[in-house]
Amino acid sequence: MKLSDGEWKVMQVVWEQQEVAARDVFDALEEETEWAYTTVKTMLTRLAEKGALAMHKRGNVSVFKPTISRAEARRSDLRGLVERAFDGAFGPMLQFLIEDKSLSAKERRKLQGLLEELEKENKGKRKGK
Amino acid sequence: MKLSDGEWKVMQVVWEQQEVAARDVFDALEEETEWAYTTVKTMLTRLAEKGALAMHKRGNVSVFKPTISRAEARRSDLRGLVERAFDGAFGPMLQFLIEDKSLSAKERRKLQGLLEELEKENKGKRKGK
DNA sequence: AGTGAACTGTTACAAATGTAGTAAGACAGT
DNA sequence: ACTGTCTTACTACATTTGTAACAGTTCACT
Repeated sequence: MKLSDGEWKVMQVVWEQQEVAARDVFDALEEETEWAYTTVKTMLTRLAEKGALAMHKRGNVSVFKPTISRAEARRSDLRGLVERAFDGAFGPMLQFLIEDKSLSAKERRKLQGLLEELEKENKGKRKGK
Repeated sequence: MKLSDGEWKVMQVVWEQQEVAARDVFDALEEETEWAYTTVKTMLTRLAEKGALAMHKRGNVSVFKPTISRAEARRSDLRGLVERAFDGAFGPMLQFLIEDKSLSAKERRKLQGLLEELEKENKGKRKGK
């Protein structure tokens, strides 16, 4: 599933609230964007057509729920990036991230911490098995 | 600079060869895509209009050179992803990368190695200073 | 029951993207 | 000089995305 920039904004709201009407999204994005109410409506309809949202009626109001998770969407966006920009492999991307110093020292430390944790977990699992 | 999927393909070739005519790109992408020669031509022209390529004539042949580096393009694509999908911060993205197990064990080890190296480098620098 | 606000479905239109055809000019081999 | 091949500039058309207006319908309140 490929989401455009605008669609991402809408989806972020939907994932927060899990169940939204156009009005909810409009309200949530009022600060961030200048969209007209009908623009939000259009986005929602398109996302439903695309299959990213499920729509049903509550009275005469359309209610939308996500059919894909944020994690899935993130995964596929990430995969897209890796494919178009990094020869399809995560390795080069990670390398780039690090070498390019896109990361602050803090982020690096955090990353390292996470990796270590994961490492431990895995050892645990292997033993238990 | 925002590049579309197709534009990325073209740019990858240009970065490889540093200096290309439409024919070169067409040849290089023949395996990967089904594009007509004129499609390649169009992409190149558009990329030049966009400012991602510089064009000049050698005889009656148009020759193109990159005006942005692959690293720059990667950075901005990465930044785009982080902004739309991860609240604008690298941290959450890294967290996701790891927790979500988008990475294989091998990739994780590699990442860890890279981080350690970087760590060492930095210590060295600090001492030297 | 009447009315204004909110909501819906439909339609619109421009820019970006994917994909390519065509006509005309340049050039290399005969 | 002629002809086939290559290249270019220009044009074309569908789809996706950004952005929204409009007209009809419904609902809540008086």
